[in-house]
Amino acid sequence: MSSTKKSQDTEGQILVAAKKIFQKKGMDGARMQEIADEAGINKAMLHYYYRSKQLLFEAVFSNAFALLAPQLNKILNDDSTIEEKVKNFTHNYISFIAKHPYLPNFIIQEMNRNPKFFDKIQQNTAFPTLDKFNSQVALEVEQGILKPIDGKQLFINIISLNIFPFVASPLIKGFLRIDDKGFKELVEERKKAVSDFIINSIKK
Amino acid sequence: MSSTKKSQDTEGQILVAAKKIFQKKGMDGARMQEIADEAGINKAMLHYYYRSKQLLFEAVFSNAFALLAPQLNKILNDDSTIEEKVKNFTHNYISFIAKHPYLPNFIIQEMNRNPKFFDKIQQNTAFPTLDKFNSQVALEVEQGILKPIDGKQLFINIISLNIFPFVASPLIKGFLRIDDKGFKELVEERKKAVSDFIINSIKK
DNA sequence: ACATTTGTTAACCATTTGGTTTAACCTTCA
DNA sequence: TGAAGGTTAAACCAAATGGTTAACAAATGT
Repeated sequence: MSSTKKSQDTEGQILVAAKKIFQKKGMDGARMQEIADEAGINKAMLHYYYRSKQLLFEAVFSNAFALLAPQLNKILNDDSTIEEKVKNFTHNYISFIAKHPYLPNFIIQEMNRNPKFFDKIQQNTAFPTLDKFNSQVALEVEQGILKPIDGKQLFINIISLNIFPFVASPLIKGFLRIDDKGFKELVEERKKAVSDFIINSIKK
Repeated sequence: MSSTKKSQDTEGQILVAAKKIFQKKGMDGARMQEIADEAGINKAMLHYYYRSKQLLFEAVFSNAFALLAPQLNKILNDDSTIEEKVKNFTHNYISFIAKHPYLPNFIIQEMNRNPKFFDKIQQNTAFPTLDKFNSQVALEVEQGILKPIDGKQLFINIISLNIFPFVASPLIKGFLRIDDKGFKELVEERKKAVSDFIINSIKK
């Protein structure tokens, strides 16, 4: 009963294994054999299901990106106020990434390696835009709720403050001379610290 | 007259070429042959002067890191006020990186790939600490110059806001739908925007 | 029961890659 | 001038790597 079709299992196992290896080592650093070992199957299976390293990688990447996109959509396109958005996004995003620590670095690393591939993603995926967020910021500034600030810059600030510490975690651990446990605590504190920091800066 | 010893030239050319290739493609993506071609010399020369890919890479990495360290030292250890530090660092750092766009991503990428190697750097290099910055923040908070904030978190915020946009430039170009020129302008605006954003948040 | 498709493996292959060797080529200086 | 030692290139090598093949096993449909 527990076994669905064998094929389904294998294909899924490959994707899980590939995700793990690609996210840890990147496209160039990953080895097909290592992915096969991780999945506990023969290397030929990788090609049977995904044809090439490139296609397997793209499956993993799209998958990862699809996980991230909704998080961003929320801050860009839901109907709460900017202040609420900042609070929610900061809290949710940090919780989310704590569960997927390799994700941001993976996305950024591979995006830098091959910007053209990213262009492809951008067209295929329903890619979030800044339009609504921008006009919302402009409106709240006009209404005197926020101090004058450009929506684009605010958006960049928000994602910078939230994402960068994860991307640069080894650097931060180095500077602050903390270990994994200390880093976890730091990140936990940041859920409030980042939110306060941003609100302090923009709220009139 | 213009020619110093041939050897000096070659060794230097190799380092310049290796810097370019490694920073663009990372350790795993870079090929020794490609570096040799870039330097316009025979591949055997790379090994003659640097013995192995790993050692050549380490030379490039240390070199890059040594470029970045003084920038950070300034904000951590000079004698200006926090407000001045924020303003200066933001302005200087953005100008600096505009000239070395691959640098932050290179450092972060390779640091994630091999944290142990980073530990080595941390011991060899005179590695900046946060101690002075921390107590300075605490003092200015106590004096009522700054709103209450933790020095560590403030430090992370400052570097996040300054560095992240460069690390994630393809992502940002994607979201904002801008090209290289637009990105340059955006970064130019950020020299003031980031500084204002931080000061707004922490100044009482 | 049998044929056909689908899934899986071990062995194999061509190419790439980091690294080595060998021999030639300068430069220096006695 | 010619021996010595540093410098350079061409050819070479072994290992690793992405990908293929051919044969076999397991389902699946008739």
